[in-house]
Amino acid sequence: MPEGHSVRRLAIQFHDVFAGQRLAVSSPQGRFAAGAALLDGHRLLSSEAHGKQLFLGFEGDLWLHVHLGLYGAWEFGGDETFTGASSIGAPRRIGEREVADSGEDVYTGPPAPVGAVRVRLVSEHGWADLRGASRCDAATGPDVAAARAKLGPDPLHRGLPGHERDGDEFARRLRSRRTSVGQLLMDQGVVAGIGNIYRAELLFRAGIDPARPGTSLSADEAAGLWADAERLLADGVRDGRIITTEPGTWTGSLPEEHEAFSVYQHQGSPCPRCGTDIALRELAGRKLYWCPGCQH
DNA sequence: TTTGGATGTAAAC
DNA sequence: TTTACCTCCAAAC
Repeated sequence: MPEGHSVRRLAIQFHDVFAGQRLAVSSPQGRFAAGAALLDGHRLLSSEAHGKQLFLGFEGDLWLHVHLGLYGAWEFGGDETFTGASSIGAPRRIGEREVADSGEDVYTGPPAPVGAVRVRLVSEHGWADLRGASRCDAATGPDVAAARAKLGPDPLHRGLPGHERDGDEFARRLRSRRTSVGQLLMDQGVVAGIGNIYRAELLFRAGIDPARPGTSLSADEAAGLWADAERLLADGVRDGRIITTEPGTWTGSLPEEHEAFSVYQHQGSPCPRCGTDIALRELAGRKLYWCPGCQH
């Protein structure tokens, strides 16, 4: 379930709590035993997110490549040094739904593994457990480069050196295909990091019908989608959740689940812009939400 | 207590 | 286009 914003938060978290440290790497569940043995005892040097893929770089050009899939999640714990190092609020779990760290216990080392822990990373001050990932591989530098070459530009790379033309590249990939724009926004080779929620909300905000072929989009429409994706995903990194509605439309200081979106899971409710009932249909095996009244 | 669906993707038909 | 992956949780029995 995590879209690009969650994976970016994970990359930040790994950098904050583990960068530069030697890690014990194990696979309590056993399914990653061989890969864990390759990485065990190496120092973590880098932590990168590209779309929904997480790449943890260890000494010796060794990498841990993780994709959370639908329900994967990382859980973290440690002493005050560890939780205090986190710049994103010391979350206990980052994945399908974030859980805050209660932080009430005195740290006495990593707990006995509970459930199917695919990977456990342990430093002097804390630990991280991975469960339910759809991908978890030990990789070399060339493996990582090959995986990243399959991905389109990531709206969260805004402002990084070498990414000045990412918006143009997105527009080129989007506008060159006759596939529907609803499908293209979910294609990680067109744009990396967008999932079902951002897809629905971006097209609604742009007033674009998801059924339109990519080739029918104007340069301005493509540029607008890219700029809005940059903004919405950056907001998601900051907030730790996807929110695409405005503060004035919420009942409280933070939106309830249903208040955070305009169309996602709003089927049958009136469109906030034109009053037409929000529609729902399946597209390529995923649920597509849109307003037939004002998305053209 | 069981079922089904989920912010995802690849492989099999 | 459908199935499998393999986890959590809410809704239905």
